[in-house]
Amino acid sequence: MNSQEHKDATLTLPNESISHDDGCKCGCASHVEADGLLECLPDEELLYDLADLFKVFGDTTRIKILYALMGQERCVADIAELIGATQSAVSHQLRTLKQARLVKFQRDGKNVIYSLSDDHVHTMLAQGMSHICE
Amino acid sequence: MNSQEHKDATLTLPNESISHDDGCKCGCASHVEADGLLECLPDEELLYDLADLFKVFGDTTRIKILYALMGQERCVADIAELIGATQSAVSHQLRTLKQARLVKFQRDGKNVIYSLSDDHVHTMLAQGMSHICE
DNA sequence: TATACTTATGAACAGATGATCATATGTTAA
DNA sequence: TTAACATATGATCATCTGTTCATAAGTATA
Repeated sequence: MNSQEHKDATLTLPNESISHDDGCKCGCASHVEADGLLECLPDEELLYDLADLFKVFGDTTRIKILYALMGQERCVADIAELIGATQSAVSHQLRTLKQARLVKFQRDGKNVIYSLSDDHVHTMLAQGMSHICE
Repeated sequence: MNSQEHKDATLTLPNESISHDDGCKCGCASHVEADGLLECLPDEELLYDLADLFKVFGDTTRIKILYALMGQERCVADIAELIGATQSAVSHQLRTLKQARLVKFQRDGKNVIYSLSDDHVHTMLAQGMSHICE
């Protein structure tokens, strides 16, 4: 999930790697418009951030936590019991979810109460579900 | 991404692991409604499928491929050149995208032309972007 | 058929990931 | 302050993932 390393990525930017003015190796018809769309590709860093966001959703434990928090804020121990995971595992994953700004939290005495940070979570999960179930 | 192993997962179902009729260890107020929401949690296998779908979006190479195919079908070589990846890497990732039913393809002579399979891709990526950019 | 070209695939390897265990940090009450 | 409880975190480890390299498979043309 190393979002921090984005700037260190050595991946070549599409913009820099393309130079087929002298004719593309590929004979397919779509080639001609390549340069046109090229302008529309989001830049490298944004794509990394996007991938990182999806990575966060790409784990069952985290998905379960998000579902557990739908319409209901909960403390760590409750989440753990509800989804059948250890307190440690849940805490580790909550950290990831926090960093992705998908959950927020507030202290309540000894407990820390987590909740979904906004409606994006609902929408994202729903969109994913609809793809699976179609 | 081993979608195939879903059935082998040894994770306990939430339904089986919860049994706090005798009082929850946690003192937080949210606990009381736990059993209520429990009924609403999608079942284990569906959650695995959902996580797997998001995993597919959780890689920069695959995201780039999807963007490259937006509004424009392309052959493998073109995609590779456009996003600055090797033919092999692209082909491997296209396989993953195919399995997730995010892209479709058709042969055109020596070439294989790939395109997005439906509008879910647009919507998912847009939703992700909007979370990042908010 | 032989050759060139495009794509797909298997093996191997390095790096990333998630769970666990032990323990630290933070909070409340005695 | 001490004890008990709730959560966070660091280290370790097994597993998963994505790329690369070599090469197979499929297609068109000479």
